[in-house]
Amino acid sequence: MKIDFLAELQQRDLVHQLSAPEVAALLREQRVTGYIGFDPTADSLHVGSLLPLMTLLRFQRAGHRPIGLIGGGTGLIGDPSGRTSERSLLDRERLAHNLAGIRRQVQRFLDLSGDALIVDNAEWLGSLNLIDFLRDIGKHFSVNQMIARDSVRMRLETREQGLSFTEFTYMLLQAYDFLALFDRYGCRLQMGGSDQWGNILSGSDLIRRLRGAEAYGVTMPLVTRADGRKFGKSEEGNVWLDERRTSPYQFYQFWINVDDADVIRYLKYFTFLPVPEIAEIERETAAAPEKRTAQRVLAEEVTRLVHGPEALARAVRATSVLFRKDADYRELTAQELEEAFHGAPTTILDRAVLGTPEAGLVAVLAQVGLYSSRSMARKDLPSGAVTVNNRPVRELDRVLSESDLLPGGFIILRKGKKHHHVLRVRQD
RNA sequence: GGGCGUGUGUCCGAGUGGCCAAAGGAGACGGGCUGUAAACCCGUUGGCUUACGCCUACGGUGGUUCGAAUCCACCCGCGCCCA
Repeated sequence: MKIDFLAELQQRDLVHQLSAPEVAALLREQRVTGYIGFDPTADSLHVGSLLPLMTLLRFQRAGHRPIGLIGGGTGLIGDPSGRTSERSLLDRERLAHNLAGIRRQVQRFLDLSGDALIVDNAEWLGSLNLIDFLRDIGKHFSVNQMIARDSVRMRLETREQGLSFTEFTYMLLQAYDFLALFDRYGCRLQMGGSDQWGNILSGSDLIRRLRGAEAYGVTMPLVTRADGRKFGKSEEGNVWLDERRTSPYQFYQFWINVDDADVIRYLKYFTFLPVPEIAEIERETAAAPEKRTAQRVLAEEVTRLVHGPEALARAVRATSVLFRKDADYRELTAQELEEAFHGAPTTILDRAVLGTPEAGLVAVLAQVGLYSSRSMARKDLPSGAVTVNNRPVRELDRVLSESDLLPGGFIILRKGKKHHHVLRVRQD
């Protein structure tokens, strides 16, 4: 093997649990087929799924054979793991849409030129016969064990939330997936987040009982934040990999804003930078935290991986303009403005409304969504929270006019430190 | 199917006839300090309004009442127990 996969994971603190110590030797000595499943709960993955995805990439880079499994079958059921309440079922149309989106993304990351695969578990779950399934598979599961599972017990113990039979069954389906992949592709390793531990073990147990063979599991730690908040959320909500949901600029900003206490860990998790290099960055950042070297490297690496070098360049350029305190936007050319604000939320404005009550700043702020209502905007204005073209405006009766236009017909609104909105005046 | 319980603002959660746009907390947003950090401090947090004020809100519908988040009826969701 080119690289010792497991050692690599361990160096990066990416191993949470290991089903059996002999996996280490197996992965060193043989080329192994392994899989990670992705649930189609939305039409895009978000940064939370980035860790499993990266792990699958590392697995491939280490010379092994990866399988990306997308849950077209299990997606119809819903995984209760790590959830405090019953899922609402996805309808089939929604699911098909989500599946296509997830498949497209996983495809982009994996190198499918060799024998790597992306498969949909609807292939085997879709045609399953209930009676056969209960006889062949269900017989090997003890309900006593199933209800002892953390994910199940939690739901049974909390008074308000129950667990439907449908979700209860989920673990059998995932176990069956592992078996199906073992039979079809000789898959002997399943990886996943730590919440998948139980599901993974169920699968390897099933393979042992039915095929008398060993199959293994490795889980990754849950990505946490030092301040206890949930990883992967920004003020706008989830941070997605799809640029239509989260622009490359916002994506870049998400990583730039990572807490000092988390950033080194994330470099290990989310980049391919060698560990010694990360250690070097750690030293630099500790010596001069205000430079935020670690955050910059992290944001660059991840944005390049997910959105490509051009999108990264745009995000970096936009950042350098937007966060330069003294920037006088009037000095920028139309081209520079265009570049800087590509990807920032934009609203088209009619030239005719400039100077009229319709172009009152309070009204515009609410209309473009920077504030949820006029009242909110009005309450914030006196504190100097809003800038027009990077100049603070405190007057409630301020009206946008021709004189606010920058080259190219732009007006740049900002709320607070980091919320920008571009007004583009239609030239006609 | 029967019995009991429960449903409040973004979330958690108090309120059990008027003093309730609804305590408290979390979150979020803004300001200060800073490094587009953390911690901390201050402010805001249903909508419209410069404001007096008006409107919309406590699962849904309908009722009782001068007046209902609060009482009644039915319905819906959820939970527990029984079957």
